[in-house]
Amino acid sequence: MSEPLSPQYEPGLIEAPLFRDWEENGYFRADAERVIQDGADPYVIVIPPPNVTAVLHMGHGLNNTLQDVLTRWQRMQGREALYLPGTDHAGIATQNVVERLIATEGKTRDDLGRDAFVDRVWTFVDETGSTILQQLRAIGCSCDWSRTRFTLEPDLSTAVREVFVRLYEKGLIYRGNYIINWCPRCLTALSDEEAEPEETNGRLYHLRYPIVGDAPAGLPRLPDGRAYLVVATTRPETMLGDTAVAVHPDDERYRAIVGREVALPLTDRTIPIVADTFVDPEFGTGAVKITPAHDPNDFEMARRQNIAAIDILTPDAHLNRNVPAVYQGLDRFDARKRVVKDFEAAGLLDQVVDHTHSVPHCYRCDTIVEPRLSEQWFVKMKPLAEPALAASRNGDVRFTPDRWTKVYDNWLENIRDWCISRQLWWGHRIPVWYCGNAECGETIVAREDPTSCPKCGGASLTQDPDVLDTWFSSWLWPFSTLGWPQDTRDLKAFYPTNTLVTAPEILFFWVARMIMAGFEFMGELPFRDVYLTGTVRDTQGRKMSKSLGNGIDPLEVVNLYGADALRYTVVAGSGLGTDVYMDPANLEATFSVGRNFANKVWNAGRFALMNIQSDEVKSVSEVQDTLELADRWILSRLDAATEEVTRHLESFRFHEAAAAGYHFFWGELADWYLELLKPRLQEGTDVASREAAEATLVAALDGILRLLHPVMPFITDALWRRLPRVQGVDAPASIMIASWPLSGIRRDDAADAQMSALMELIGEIRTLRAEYNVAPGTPISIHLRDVHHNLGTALRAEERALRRMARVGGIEHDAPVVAGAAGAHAVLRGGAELFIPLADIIDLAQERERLQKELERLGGMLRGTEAKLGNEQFTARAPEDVIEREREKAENFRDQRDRLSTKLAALG
RNA sequence: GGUCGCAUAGCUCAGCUGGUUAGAGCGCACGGUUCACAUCCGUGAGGUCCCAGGUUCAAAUCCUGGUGCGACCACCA
Repeated sequence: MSEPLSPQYEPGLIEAPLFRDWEENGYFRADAERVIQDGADPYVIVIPPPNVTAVLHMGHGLNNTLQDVLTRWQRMQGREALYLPGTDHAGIATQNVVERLIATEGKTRDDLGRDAFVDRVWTFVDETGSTILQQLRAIGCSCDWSRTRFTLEPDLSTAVREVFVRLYEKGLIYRGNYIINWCPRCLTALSDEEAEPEETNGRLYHLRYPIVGDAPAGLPRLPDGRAYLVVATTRPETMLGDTAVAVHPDDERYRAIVGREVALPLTDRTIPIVADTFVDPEFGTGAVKITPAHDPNDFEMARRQNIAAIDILTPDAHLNRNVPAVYQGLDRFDARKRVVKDFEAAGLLDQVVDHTHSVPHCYRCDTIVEPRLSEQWFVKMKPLAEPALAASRNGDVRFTPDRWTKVYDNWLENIRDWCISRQLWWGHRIPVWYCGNAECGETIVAREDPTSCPKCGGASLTQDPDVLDTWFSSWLWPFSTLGWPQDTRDLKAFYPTNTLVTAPEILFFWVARMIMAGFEFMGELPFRDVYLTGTVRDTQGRKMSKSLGNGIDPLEVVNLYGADALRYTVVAGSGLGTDVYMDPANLEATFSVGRNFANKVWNAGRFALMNIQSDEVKSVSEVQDTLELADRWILSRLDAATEEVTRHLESFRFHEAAAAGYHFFWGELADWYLELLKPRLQEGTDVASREAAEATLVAALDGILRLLHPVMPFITDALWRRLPRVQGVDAPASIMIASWPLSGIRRDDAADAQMSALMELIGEIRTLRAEYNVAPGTPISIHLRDVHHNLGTALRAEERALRRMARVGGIEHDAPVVAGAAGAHAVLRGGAELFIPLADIIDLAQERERLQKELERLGGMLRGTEAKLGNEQFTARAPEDVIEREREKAENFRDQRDRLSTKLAALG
């Protein structure tokens, strides 16, 4: 026997050694050759790579627990399971972190220069980059750590470069001047997805633009007699870049002045008044200032109308001749104040009203993003989107929950080109060079760094200074991590992967783009199933975040209650894609579900180990003939639990799978079977009964520990390893590599029915005792009448247990119940009556009424079913199994009716 | 404006194919500690399954409409 187990579960003592053992024995490693040569069935999950600088938060905790549950389950199903870990270099995020770091030394990135800065980031990443992966180990993730990847490592950079060149050669990457989202703090372009709209309270400034020359009557006039138009803007400073004013072509108010010009205040420019259907005559004054360089709609309109664009927001603004000297070099918000002040001074400020609107913010630093015209690199997305869209439409890729399918489709249907250049230093440098020879001006896009211009032979080449969007490496993750573009064994064995588990926030950023990349570069979907988790929120429903300070540190939870408690709690708390609520202020209450369950598992296991004397038990099949009712029942329930857990895992109903295991373990195994067993485990018990009990107990524990292992890997293995050996069975060293149980083998409906009857009897006795305030220790006697077969069998089989569990002294069968006798009385489900001679409170009439109602309802159901079966059309058309089910229903209803009638009759 | 989702116990949620008495955890009330576990055991209270119609022998479940809440996308001069 093993050393004594502590009465309270202490996860800290078992987790680290177990994890080390798993790792040292290579259980995490996946073998490509087993797939390729031996035909093993692969199961692959690639981790959504966390930012390399990240520390674990509950979102990761949820996400990676679910991935590990799937991986462990599939591994036990005998598949060659690969859970591939890694991190993302996270361009903006990481660069920001390091910039803040050097700021504490009073330096900027420009002080260091590009190379030194990038070196500095590498140092930082090397020092801290594996933190999050270490933390994933602490929550038990069974990743193949030997395959850990990083998006900026050489192999993955090769993949990125290959992809860039291929897309460029195919004409899907282009460089162009478009309005992009510019973060003035990060000083870089952002993709549309990286600019997050937020409701913001702002102001709408109404500005007067004087019309040049004579104006028709009816327009308002300035004191000097000039007519003017009023335009509204939330960003008055952009008026310096106005190149037109637009009105709706059908707007009567302005029809006469279309084609005329206005004098742009504060400048010496005049700009035309144009007509465009984009303008909403209902909004504001119906006249819109057009600033093509700083507004996407204006940009589009300017292209239609052939209007010039003036960029007033370049870092070189002070050189911009279009901006009057007083406004040059100002911050945009200072410029705004100045412009408004000057309008007011000139009598051109019409009014200012409060205005709530949503304004895009940088997803990394939350600064208000400025739309800005600039030259960037783009990927043409439409051709890439088509196969990705087809895949969801024909069901090749499946989203769970299903509602995300439409969200995904919708985005792909309206896809816009992807701005992939970033004005950062940390990332994959764009593999483009420009020939310095003014005569030549060649653009070179190459897999290998060029040394001279292939066109003119000139050696003066300059590489594009920008780097690529982080997601330009992550969209290749499912195959770049397996060695692409090399033709590797891993790629052959493990692509495509199977399941992707991630947060819905990155459906567009990442999931959709991975699917596109999979088709484009591998000719095949990267995965079939996408499971989108919910969001972890606090009790007020707020998303957990560092800035709100409402996060929960998973490692703290692991230290307090153990990884299994954490895992069980998040799994049980997350319905299909629903948000998970946790209270950061009360970890004890939040994680009590998992902690208490882990403790229960521990103690039930401990009980079993203490009570089984030998270190070897017989197999269940060997004691088949001496199994008692309770044994057959618990094995039947285990079989049912196995079926349930498996079925729920197959449909990503993690919470249901967890609940099924929990219910079996606590509600059936611990609450009933172990209690029923206690008399049989004592000294002096019949040897055959004891052997049957021990065999069954070990089998039941073995089964449920396997079912729980994917969710609670540590405690299940710790106990499983200590279980007595079963004669003639060779068990593997760890439950991790043990097989997943099969169901449909030990279902025993008779045992289920008999045990239910006994459980009901015990429940009724307890209820009556509680109702009549009989102290739990006081033995009682019971009278039973009309004991049906199931209960009779159960009583004969488990009478010792009944006496023990319900503190029953005498049992009188078929004792006459004297009318009006003092006592507690209950009618059991099967029609038997229970009488405890205690008091005289019983309402026969009420009970009769209830049963009568029940009988009527049942009659209705039975008539309906019989009518269906009697309907010729139904029986002619319905499939055989449907008809069979109807027949079973009818049968069942008739049985119930008969039983109810008997009950009613028994009440007199 | 477009698309989608949700509404069940005090709280957070299950409830899959319409069918026994609508469940769980937490919380609450009452009682219980020699003999695995007080991180425990037993019992109980607490539900117009958002509202109104419809289909059906039968609706929390399916359909229509309404109300309330939320998410995403677009727009927001």
